Amino acid sequence: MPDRQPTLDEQIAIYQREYRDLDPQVEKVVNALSRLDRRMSVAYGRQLATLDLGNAEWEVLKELVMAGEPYQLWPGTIAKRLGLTPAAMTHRIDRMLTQGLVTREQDPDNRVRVIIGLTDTGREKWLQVMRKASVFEEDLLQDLNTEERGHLGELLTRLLRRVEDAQPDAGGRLTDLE
Amino acid sequence: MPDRQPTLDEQIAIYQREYRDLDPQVEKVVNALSRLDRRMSVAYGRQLATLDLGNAEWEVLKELVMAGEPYQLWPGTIAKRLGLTPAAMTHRIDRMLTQGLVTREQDPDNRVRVIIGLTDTGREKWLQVMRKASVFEEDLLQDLNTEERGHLGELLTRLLRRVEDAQPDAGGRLTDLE
DNA sequence: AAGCTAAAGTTCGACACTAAAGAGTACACA
DNA sequence: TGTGTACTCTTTAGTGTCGAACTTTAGCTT
Repeated sequence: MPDRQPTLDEQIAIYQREYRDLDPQVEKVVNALSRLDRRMSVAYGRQLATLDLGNAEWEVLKELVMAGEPYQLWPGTIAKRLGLTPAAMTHRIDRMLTQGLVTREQDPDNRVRVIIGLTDTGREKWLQVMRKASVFEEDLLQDLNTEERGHLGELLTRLLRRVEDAQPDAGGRLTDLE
Repeated sequence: MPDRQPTLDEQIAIYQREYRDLDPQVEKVVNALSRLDRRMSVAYGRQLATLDLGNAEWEVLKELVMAGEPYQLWPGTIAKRLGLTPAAMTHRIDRMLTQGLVTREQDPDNRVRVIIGLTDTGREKWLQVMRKASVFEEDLLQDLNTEERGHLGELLTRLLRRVEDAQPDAGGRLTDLE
């Protein structure tokens, strides 16, 4: 009973033995994607820990920066994009408020709405993480030359378009985030 | 305050405005990866829900099948591969036992060790999920021809090698799962 | 206008995970 | 042979998230 994790190819070979109709080429791409994301998450997690930031807070920070000036979003919007319930969002914001990363104010146009804003501290924190992360990211892509990086980015973008632009009426197999 | 999620390119453009030294090519790849994984997770989650299976249970099932005959692993091994604490593993196994997906027995060679085994029910469940998932996966890659799929798989594998084979002494930037 | 319906966010109870402490076992070394 | 040390899994207390009920508001309908 070996303790070593099977390589991607070993994994797929066994899967195929269990389920003969499986397409190895598809399986390779899909499983490589999920393995990569897991490793990246761990790596990010370590960087974040050194900056006293949790992954939950980091996700919210990213969304607010991504929104651009004036760095404001509704809680419900952030929740949807992150795949969280509104309840979880409420608590995350609570925590981030005490850390001075965000502000919470009432929407003047709709009194039941709330506006989450990024503080300067929050923006600075985002920058600190990105500076550290970019080192890791560059390291991850080290073995690919510029052309390969571009090609990879292009292929991934096409996959992404397929899921992010998915229309519910187009067969319903690919469903969007809500 | 638009509710629409920024596209990948919009996201990177804004990031670059915030942090000028950022490499857009690298950022595109990394963010596409994480976006894709999120979408895939949602898609898998829906398939699993229709089969009365949680993502936690699914992860364990995958590891046991991946181990191959005789479908046995130590709890600690599974925990490490999934990035969980041993405590979480104990509880997951408890739940899966009541669902008849796995067995838990004492290791004859070491009485403090435990062996988790896959039941026929568990293997059947894995197969059911894979059958449903393969439809989604094929759909995801629909816009790529065979050559492109192969190329994508190869590029991703090279990235994966970089993180999974990472030696702690090679600079320490890329760290393995433990 | 008045009431109805839909929507946003918060509160509450249940559950899964983490960190840390604990119990039991194997192995190394004197 | 006895002791120390490392290792494996479980137990316990605290934290985060989910599902669901609830409050408040906006906008539609008649």
